[in-house]
Amino acid sequence: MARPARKKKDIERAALELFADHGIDGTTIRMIAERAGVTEGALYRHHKSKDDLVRALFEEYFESFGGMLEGIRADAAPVEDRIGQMVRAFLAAYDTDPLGFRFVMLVQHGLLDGIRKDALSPAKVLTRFIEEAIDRGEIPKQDASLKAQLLMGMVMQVAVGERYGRLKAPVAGYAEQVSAAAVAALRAV
Amino acid sequence: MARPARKKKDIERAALELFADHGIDGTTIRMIAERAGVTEGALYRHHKSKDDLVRALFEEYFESFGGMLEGIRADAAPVEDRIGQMVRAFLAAYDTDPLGFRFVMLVQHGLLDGIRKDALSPAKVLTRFIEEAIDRGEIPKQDASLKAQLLMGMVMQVAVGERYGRLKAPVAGYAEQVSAAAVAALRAV
Amino acid sequence: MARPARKKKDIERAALELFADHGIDGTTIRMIAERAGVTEGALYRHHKSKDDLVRALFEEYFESFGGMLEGIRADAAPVEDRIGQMVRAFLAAYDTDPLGFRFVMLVQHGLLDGIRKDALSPAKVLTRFIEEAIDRGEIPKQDASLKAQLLMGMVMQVAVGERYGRLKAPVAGYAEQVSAAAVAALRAV
Amino acid sequence: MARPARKKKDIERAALELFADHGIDGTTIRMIAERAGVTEGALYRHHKSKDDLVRALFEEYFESFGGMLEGIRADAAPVEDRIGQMVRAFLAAYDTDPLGFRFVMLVQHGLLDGIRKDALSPAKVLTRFIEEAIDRGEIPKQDASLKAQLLMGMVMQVAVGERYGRLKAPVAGYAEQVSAAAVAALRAV
DNA sequence: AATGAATGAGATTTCATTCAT
DNA sequence: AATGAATGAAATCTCATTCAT
Repeated sequence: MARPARKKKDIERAALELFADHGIDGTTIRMIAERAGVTEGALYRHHKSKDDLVRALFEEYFESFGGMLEGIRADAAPVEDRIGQMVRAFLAAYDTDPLGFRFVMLVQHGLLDGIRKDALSPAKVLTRFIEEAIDRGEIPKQDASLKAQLLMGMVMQVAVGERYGRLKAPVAGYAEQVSAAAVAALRAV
Repeated sequence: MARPARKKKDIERAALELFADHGIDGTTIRMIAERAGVTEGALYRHHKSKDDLVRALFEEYFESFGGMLEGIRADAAPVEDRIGQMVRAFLAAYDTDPLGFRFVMLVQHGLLDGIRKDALSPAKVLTRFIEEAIDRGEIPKQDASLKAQLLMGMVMQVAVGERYGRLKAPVAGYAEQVSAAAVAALRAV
Repeated sequence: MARPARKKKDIERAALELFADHGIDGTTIRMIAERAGVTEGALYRHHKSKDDLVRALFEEYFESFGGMLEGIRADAAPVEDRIGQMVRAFLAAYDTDPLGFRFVMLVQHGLLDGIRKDALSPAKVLTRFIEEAIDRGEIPKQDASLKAQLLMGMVMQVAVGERYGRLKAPVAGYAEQVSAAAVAALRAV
Repeated sequence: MARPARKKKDIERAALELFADHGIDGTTIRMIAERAGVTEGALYRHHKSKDDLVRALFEEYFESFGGMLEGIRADAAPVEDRIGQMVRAFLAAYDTDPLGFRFVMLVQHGLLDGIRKDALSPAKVLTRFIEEAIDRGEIPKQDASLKAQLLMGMVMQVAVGERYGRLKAPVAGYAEQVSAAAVAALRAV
């Protein structure tokens, strides 16, 4: 092996942070390179283009969120518990890596087109989770898609609220209240 | 003064649609001019710069949403009713002008800096609304900010769900269910 | 109309000259802009890309050569005369605009792929011309394609010879000798 | 010294092919390395720079063509025979290694600057050959340079014609006709 | 008011070459 | 000898803005 690719991770991390903060179009290759401590050309050894870099990052994080939820969905515990688990997992993910989280969440608006159809998307996992709970009679038999969106919306907005200074980090502190609200909301529909 | 700047509206409408679809950085002056049926130079007759155009649009739409909510907040009806009104108003606004709605909602991530501090933001109105309901003992005395975010999150995500084909327009059709879920959620926390 | 596109011709002329001298890959946008007395961006108002500029120039010149030959081919004069006319026309074209001529001739190696199938190529016109002369019994009935190539080769190489200092401009001075050689060659095959 | 730089040949062959197809500026080090099955760095073990590689290839092929012709020129046979020999030699060379042939022929446009002045160039050999034939009274006493160019042009264009699908390989099949045409042409001037 | 050519600054990308491994 | 990551310079292209018409 030649010089090991020590900077690849640095580049991707720098890109992630900048994308989360300034958006994709608002982030230049130069900004990424500077923050990663490399020259602009270095980026192109690892990714064919800026677009390619974005896609790679997105898929990596997107699927990791989906996978996290899928693990909980497949569990045997009662719905209430699993809703609580999901909420906690989401919020903990945000506390651990707010930039990664925000990158995926903010950036998805306008990127889902290029994503593989079979990707394990959070929305897909959540919808399936709700459907199964309905089948088992654990929550009222009503529009599963809507419920999935409501659940998603509540958790996501906590992250957004933190970002704009309306809620306080660590957001894991809101987990119990959000879980309770979510369970109540899903039962009420 | 026979032709009272009809082009100005065309330009702003074109800009709004493109911003909602491609983001601000992803929209070029040329794109706007093309869609509006004018040339690039014409745009500068009506707005000093691209930034200026963005700000104008944002304030107009942002305040109009805030104002709408404020009207409902100031009303005398019981909370449940007013929550229902707000939900209906939000969803109807989305059905009426999805692009305008999305422009404000999506674009706010990263634009609030330039906005006047006293702007009537939806989040601010919602928080005040919740605080008052708590004061009157209509909902449990608990973190008003969190509740405002939860309410916001539920409604917003319905719009996002429609946009990505997971829910069906017109979203006003979901108003009753969302209202019920919201009331339950706010009571549960 | 706004500012008239005074520089378009300058840009194309500059490009043509530079391409002929340095090849396409050897010519940069900056070189073209500099010689044309504009900034680099100006080029992109008139042509979508460097490739596009090349193609436009090529088609324009390529077809004009083809058209010139076609006019002679369609004439009623005896072959010898028309061969002479073609040779003179070719060589005069070189003397008039050596760069345009060389651009087409040198550059065609590797560009014909992108050219419209119905383009009036010199080779096509020449082949048809030879075929008709064979049909009329003016030259021996033998491979018309080969003859077209031989004719082409003799004339072209005169231009190449001038370019590398082995023949003297104006090359029109060689017209009679080349014509005589060409007639003899075509009769001999 | 078991492995005597087999890679060097691979690299040069790959370079030759790519240069012939895409031109020198159109060929990147990476392309060469890839086709040769080595990495970019390896190339610099064998050649100091891209320019160096080009020069090496060009001189090797250029001189070998020149040498081939020189052998025929120095022969004692009558002109007609030797013209026939040259034509056959040229065409056979093309059939044997079209890429090498094209590399030299196409690439020479714009590369002759760096070539040693005493190089045995095909054009030089041909001109001397014609001059001697004139001296001996074998062909009319007229511009030897022009005749050399005409001869060259006829043969070269056969190669070009094959390359663009207007003539059929192996081009050696055209040798007799081309020779006859060449002799006739040279006598006619 | 409007046009759209042209500018100028900066963005993305390419690529010959170097160098740590 | 060989690798391929990284550099640095330069190439292509983009785009908000200005300005002659």
